[in-house]
Amino acid sequence: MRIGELAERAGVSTRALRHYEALGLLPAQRRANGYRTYGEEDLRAVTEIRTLVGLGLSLEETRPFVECLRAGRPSGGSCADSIAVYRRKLAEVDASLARLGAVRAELEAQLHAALRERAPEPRCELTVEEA
Amino acid sequence: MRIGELAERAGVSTRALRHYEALGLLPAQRRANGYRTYGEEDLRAVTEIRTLVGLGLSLEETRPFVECLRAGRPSGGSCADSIAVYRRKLAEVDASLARLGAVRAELEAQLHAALRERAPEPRCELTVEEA
DNA sequence: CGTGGCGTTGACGTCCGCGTCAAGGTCTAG
DNA sequence: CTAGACCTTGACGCGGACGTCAACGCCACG
Repeated sequence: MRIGELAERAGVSTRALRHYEALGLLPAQRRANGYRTYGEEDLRAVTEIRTLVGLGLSLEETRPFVECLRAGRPSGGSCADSIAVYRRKLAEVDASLARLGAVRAELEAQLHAALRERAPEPRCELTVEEA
Repeated sequence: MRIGELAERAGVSTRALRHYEALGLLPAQRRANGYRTYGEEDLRAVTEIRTLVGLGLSLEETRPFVECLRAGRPSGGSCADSIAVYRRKLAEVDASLARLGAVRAELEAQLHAALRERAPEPRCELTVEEA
């Protein structure tokens, strides 16, 4: 299939596919006229990339997965390098969650402080908004 | 005080201060020789900016806060616009937390699936890593 | 034959918060 | 007088994942 069909079936732009090729993530066969040609395995590679990017991985981080697929493995996550990326990303997500939780608490505290400052002496407790 | 002193006291670069001025966040007085001059209130403004940016606000989003300060309010968060930004940001953070929680679960599920795939028939339960 | 729909490469634009020169002006101490 | 520590504006760079031209080639259909 040509690039337009792959793009449509994968739900990405042709520009994105060329970008992946430029990064070496998605090498393409060429016809005599210079057109790129793709197979079903390329569709699966692109699907894998989009799934992982959706989970917050960078394109570089998806490399072990697509290489794992090209090595003939049924799943892109079943190679050692991929698993290492999973672990690393999980740790990063945990760190982000912790930081974001602290930020949330601080934002809420600041918001409540600001609300108290604007209504120094509430006439009635029921008028104080809780968040 | 001149820009170098403000930068050092606020813990930011002079380049950052000029950037804030270019955005209209930190207008500066000028001496006859063209040098920028700042007062203590500018230090407070920069401190406010850095605090808010540390909570994940963009520079644009800090604008209501610094304007609130310049309006003479003791706290940058005590104006209606600032409070609106607080609320909006809090909602964004909640959304991020929810998304990140789902991503975390998915990452962990994928990791476990990959581990099972690599060790289809564990000889002993103790050899299965839990995370 | 020509038109329209595909494809190609190359290169600049976007967003953000500055970093990092470059090329100069200003002020102070020795 | 001069070194050097400060200041000025202007402009390009970065990272990431492409978007968006521009200018061209290829091919099937009528």
